[in-house]
Amino acid sequence: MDILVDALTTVISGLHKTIRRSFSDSSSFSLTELQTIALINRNGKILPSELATKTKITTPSMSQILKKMEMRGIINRQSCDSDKRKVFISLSKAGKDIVEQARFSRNEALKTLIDARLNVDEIKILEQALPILQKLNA
Amino acid sequence: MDILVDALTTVISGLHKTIRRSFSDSSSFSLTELQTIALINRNGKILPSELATKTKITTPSMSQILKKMEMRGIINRQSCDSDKRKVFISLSKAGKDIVEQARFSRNEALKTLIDARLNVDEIKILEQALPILQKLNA
DNA sequence: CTATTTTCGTTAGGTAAACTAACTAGTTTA
DNA sequence: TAAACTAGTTAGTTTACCTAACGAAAATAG
Repeated sequence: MDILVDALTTVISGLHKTIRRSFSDSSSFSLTELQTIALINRNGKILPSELATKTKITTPSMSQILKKMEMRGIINRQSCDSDKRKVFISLSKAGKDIVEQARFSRNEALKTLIDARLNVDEIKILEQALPILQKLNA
Repeated sequence: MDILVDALTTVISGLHKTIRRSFSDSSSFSLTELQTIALINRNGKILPSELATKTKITTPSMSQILKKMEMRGIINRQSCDSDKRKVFISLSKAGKDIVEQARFSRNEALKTLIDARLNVDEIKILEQALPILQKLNA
C-alpha cells in the first residue's frame, strides 16, 4: 500500500511535468486554463467559485485566470439578478472556437506516449483504472 | 481514446495539485525534492544529471535543489576520481533521517484518499494500472 | 599532440502559476 | 439594524521551474 502510494505519486508528478511542458509549448493556455474553458463549455454558465473548486485552485487564482480570459475576449460575464455578488461566466464565440480547435490539438504529448508505448490490452486496463482515479480526484 | 487522454489529463492535474499542496503543508520539501532524496537513498550515490533525468527537470534546476540540500546538510558531494567533472551525490546522516521520517509522514493525503474512497477491488485495479502508468512515465 | 567540440555541473536571471492577505459590495442572521 | 458571512477582486508574494551563458574537464578530429 505504501509502495502503491509512493509509486503513484512519482508517476503523477512525472506525467504532470510532461503534460504541462507540452501544453506550454503548444497552446498559450495552461492546463488549468484549458480545463476552465472546458468546464465553462460543459456547463453553459458557471460561477467563478465553482470553477475554482473544480479545478482545485483558490478563488483569487481563478479570478486572475478569468480576468486574462476576459481581456482576450474568450468569456462573457453576466451578473446574477437574484444575487448581485454572483457572476455567471459563459464562453464567447471566440471561446467556443478554442474548444473546437482544442479538440484536435489538445494534449498531443500524452496521446503520442500512449500510442507509442501501450498495446491494446494495456489501454484497456488504463480505461478501467480511470474511473477509480476520478474517484480519488473528485 | 481522446476521451481517455482528456480525462487522464484532468485526473493527473487534479491529483498533482492535491498531492503538492499536502506536501508543502507538511514537509518543507517539494515533491521533486523528496523524490530526489528517495533516489539518492535508493542508489547510494548518483550524479546530478541522472537525478535531473529521473525527476524530469533540467540540470540547472537540479543544481539549485542540490545546493539548497547541501546548505541544509542533507547531502554530501564527492567528486569522481576518474572524471573530475562528475560529482557523486550521497545522503548525509541528516538526509537518511529524513528518509526514515518520510516513510511515515510522506503523502498522507493520497493514502487517506485511497483509504476513504476505494474498496479492495478498486485498489487491485489501481495496482494493475500502475506499471502501465510507469511505462508512460519512463 | 594540439585544436575543436562535447559534456558535466553551476550561476545568474527570468517567468508562469499558483498562493495569502486585505478589500469591496451584497446578503443573511441575531 | 448591526454584525457576521459570502462572492469576487486586487495587490503583492512565493514556488518551482525555465533559458542563457559560463568554466572546467574529457573526448574527438586534424
